[in-house]
Amino acid sequence: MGSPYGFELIENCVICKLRSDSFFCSLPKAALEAFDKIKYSAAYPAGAVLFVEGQSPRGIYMLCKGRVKLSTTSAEGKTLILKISQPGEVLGMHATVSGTPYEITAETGQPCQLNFVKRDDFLNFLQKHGDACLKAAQHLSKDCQSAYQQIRSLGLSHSAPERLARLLLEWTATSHDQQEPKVKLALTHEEIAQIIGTSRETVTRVLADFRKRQVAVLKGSTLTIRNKSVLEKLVGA
Amino acid sequence: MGSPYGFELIENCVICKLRSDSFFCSLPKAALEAFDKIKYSAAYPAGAVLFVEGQSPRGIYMLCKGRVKLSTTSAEGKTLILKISQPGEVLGMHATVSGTPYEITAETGQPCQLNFVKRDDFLNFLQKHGDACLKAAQHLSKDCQSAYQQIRSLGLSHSAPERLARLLLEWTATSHDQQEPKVKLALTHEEIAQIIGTSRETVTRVLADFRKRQVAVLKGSTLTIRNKSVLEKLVGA
DNA sequence: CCGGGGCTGTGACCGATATCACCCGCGGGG
DNA sequence: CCCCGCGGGTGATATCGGTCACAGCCCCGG
Repeated sequence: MGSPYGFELIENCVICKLRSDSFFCSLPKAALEAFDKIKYSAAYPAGAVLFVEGQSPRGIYMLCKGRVKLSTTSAEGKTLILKISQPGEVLGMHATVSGTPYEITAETGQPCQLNFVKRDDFLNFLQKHGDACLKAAQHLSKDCQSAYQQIRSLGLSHSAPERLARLLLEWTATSHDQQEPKVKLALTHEEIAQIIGTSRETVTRVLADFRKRQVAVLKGSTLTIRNKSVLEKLVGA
Repeated sequence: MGSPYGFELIENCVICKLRSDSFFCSLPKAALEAFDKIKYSAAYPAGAVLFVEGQSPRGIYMLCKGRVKLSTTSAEGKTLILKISQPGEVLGMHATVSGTPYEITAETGQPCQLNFVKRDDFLNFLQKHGDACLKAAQHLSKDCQSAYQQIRSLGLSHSAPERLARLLLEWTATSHDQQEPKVKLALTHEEIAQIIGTSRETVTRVLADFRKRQVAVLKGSTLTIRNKSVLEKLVGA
């Protein structure tokens, strides 16, 4: 009943103010109520691990509030970040739907509210509610697309500056039309390196180069694009 | 009515002998008959392009017979192969379901039989048949997984030998328990390079090295694994 | 106020691999 | 029959960026 991580836990999806227009939140009333019945709401602190790659799928997590880092790790301990999930997204759906082990690890990057649904309940829910199933398919399609985009970034670009430029453009893609787009992000150089598949030092060096050339500046957690066209030239557009 | 590409075109899914246990083929009778009504069967020669990245989605292609190469190309003309699709798989579903442009290119690698379904018809079909929709979701999950696997391969391995070893093991994963697993594959060194994101020369060199060390031999289109454990050690397992 | 730990910045080094340049062998078409 | 084009094989070279090593910095807690 209290607020353990600095915010109030919202228990009822139907009257939830966090609802985004994405995915299950935008379901018709009947399906939403059915979803509300089978879900467990919970709040997590930053750094909580929701599931680990290799575990057999317990079910899905619907992200209501906060950011969650999705990653995969090699045998030698090297980590690759696949995505930073935003509110409205569903985590662990691939494994849950196909019944194979989670192939990625999900860790909260900040205090989060999540709805958990057990696998059996979720599958039943999808079977009963065709519109929800279609939404699920759409969500999976989106995931595939973002995966394909990352494959392109990793496989088709030769240089680290190119990949970093692509990432910066991706981050600022939504804040268009501004002269100098700014984005807030709370990622260390290390984490950026893990997204574009390079080393921490290289990220530092490339960012220093971007700063020197007045292309982009990352100060604190604020990223400012000074010269978008240079970045676009780097990605080969 | 004839056999333009060396095989007979099969028009009826319900009595089709090619039916695999995967995806739509294994649907209950009602759904299968509905699918049969909305699909168009057609045969294609080798090298036919089904769709190109960037096109808006016309619909899905269900692969009955043959192999199809899925790839994506950078602005500079460099190509990355995402997958070689096998019979039973559905192509272009992400784009069709989510309504966004095809993000990959599909090209037949040999004479193929395919069933095409228009986007609207397909979406209707999914809405009417919940079990088909669930199958679709499962298929999309599989695609995501294979995409994540490729991301791992591209992002988490340092060396080309490691990636090639991973690929060889993947190819021979199904033919287990044999002392010297053999696989038939019709890929040039160039294409292998495009799968693991390296250059043609590197593939040639690494294969030569594998041959010299009696690890794996690629002769003609037959791949033979001589020493699996060395490959496994290379991928860090 | 001080100390320590995590993040950032930077230099030196060197190894894997992209790239270029060339050769060979083979198979199909003129 | 002879070419020509494609796929495969190989050496030389340049370079990107991974790795190691260390220094400065900022923030937080004691």
